[in-house]
Amino acid sequence: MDTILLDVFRTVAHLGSITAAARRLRFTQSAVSRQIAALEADVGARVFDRLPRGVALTEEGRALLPHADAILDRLVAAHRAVDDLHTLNAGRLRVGAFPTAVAALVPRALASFRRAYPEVAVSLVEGLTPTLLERLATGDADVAVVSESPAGPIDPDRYTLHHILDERLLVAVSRTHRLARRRTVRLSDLEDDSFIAGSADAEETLLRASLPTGFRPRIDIVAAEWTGKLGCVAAGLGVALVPALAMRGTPTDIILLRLHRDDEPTRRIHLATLAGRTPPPAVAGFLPHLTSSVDPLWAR
Amino acid sequence: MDTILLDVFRTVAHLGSITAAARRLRFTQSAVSRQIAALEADVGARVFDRLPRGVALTEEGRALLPHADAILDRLVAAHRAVDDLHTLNAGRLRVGAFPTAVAALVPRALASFRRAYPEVAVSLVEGLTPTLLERLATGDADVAVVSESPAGPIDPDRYTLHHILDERLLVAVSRTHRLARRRTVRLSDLEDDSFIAGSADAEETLLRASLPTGFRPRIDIVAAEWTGKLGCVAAGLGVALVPALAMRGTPTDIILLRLHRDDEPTRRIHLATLAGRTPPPAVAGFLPHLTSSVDPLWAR
DNA sequence: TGCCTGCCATGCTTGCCGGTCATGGACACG
DNA sequence: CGTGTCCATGACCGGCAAGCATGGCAGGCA
Repeated sequence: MDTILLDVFRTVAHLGSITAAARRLRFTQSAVSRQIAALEADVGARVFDRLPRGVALTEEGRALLPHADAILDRLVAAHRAVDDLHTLNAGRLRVGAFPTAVAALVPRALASFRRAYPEVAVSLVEGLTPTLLERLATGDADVAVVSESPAGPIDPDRYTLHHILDERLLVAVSRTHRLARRRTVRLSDLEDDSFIAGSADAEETLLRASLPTGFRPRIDIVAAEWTGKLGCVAAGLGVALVPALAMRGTPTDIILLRLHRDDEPTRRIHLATLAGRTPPPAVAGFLPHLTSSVDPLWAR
Repeated sequence: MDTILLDVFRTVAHLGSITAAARRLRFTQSAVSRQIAALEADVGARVFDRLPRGVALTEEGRALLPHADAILDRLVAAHRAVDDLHTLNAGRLRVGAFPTAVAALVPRALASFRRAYPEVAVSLVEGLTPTLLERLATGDADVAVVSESPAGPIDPDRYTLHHILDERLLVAVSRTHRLARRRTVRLSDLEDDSFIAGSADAEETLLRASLPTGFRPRIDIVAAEWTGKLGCVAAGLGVALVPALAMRGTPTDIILLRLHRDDEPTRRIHLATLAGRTPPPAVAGFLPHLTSSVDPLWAR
């Protein structure tokens, strides 16, 4: 049945007149008369008594009316639910992000997004890129902030990628380091330096992607946490490689050097969604907040 | 919007395939494809992602689905509400009846009706015929059991009447009364008898309708209640006029005499409903119970 | 009482909507 | 690399649902 019938029915019941309802609804009287007849055929009962002046609900009509109201109300609620999703007055945004992106980039973007669309429920899980992509595929996340290096490409047929930035790799040195005045350095300049590593092969991971020349850093100190790592650097115990995204603002007790263009490993940061699926509307709203949260220090 | 669209939407969402839904719904695939397209145009958003194998709900589709379910459920509930009214599995029956009808006729009919249709809520108010007709007109009652005498005709243009019975007027006499063996008497036989009256002019009311010859009973005793009235008769203090409907079964201590045809006032008992209005379905179900509750003693 | 008016139903016509049929394109599968 | 499956779409058509006009009915009023 067409819901227009219910609307006509409701209007006629309210006005007590087919002619008046027709005027109100911009129909001809005959159209409304037939629509009521169609409704009556549908429910199998007369819903109005035809009086010399207008019409009056029968018992069946009285029974039907609240249902008609409920259905029509629910119909506009359905429309509004979809519209709210579009205007970001409702809905949710489940973000996945790799660890260093959670340090500053994504939290800032989420905070900015939430200020703009407070009705959207945001959530965030941290994970490594393959895990995040898996979450996308299973529908457990709406978007993922992922990193892509030549060693770990992302299948573009399965995921659509919005490029956010190309992340720099920075070298942290103490303020008294011999290269502290340089703006950029080459890895070869650091051959003799001692590296503070996050773990045995963490630095290897940071570098392996990009360097054709197998640069192997000399590692004397291993510090798992960033704070410890940078503490060692500040004390002059050595230098450290730092993914740019890990840096929130500019630290005062160390110097961050940019690597020469040719030495920089390329980590491309993307916002990924499932290919072939239209992402939730919140995703489109999130993207600009993510790009505008990018600190120039981080990007190539 | 046509609710068929919602049903198609729900089926496609459930089966995850337009083709499968088309088979299930006995449509062609192209029809369902267009219906989904029409729905999407209506809500202003894609509700399905088209995958290489089948379709999958978008976020908008997920938001829409519970509304579609609710609307369709409510639609069948609406149908059932009307059907229940017709099958007397629901609804109500508000009966009005004049006092003596409430003595036996209407209660029996209501009890019988309620056994047949226990889901219908019955109610009963007692009142005089004009009041009852007024209740009908204001919609405060569905049917009225009314009495009509030549002195108080009922406008057939305003009320439709179903004839139930023509009520007899009985004469109650003591078992030792000189006429106790007669089957029928004439009013003239009672000219010398003392009448036990319900009130000063109550007997007048009982008779005035029918008698061209102004028979005026001799009234010595006034007893307001039936029990007292008949008690007086049983004690041989006089005779009394009794509307037949007031008698439940045959009393043992008095004799009820029928009046001669020509002397009997005509009180026609009808079931009345508002003319021009289709009565609630329960009314039609009530009528046979009313007629079958008529005791042969009551009727001419 | 008879005319007029307001209300609803209905025969007739027409345009459009919503089906089917047939085809095409995309993609997974063997 | 063909083949089958799935969805979209162009062409077509039948029926439905509008509008228009008319008719019947009843109430109000002169």
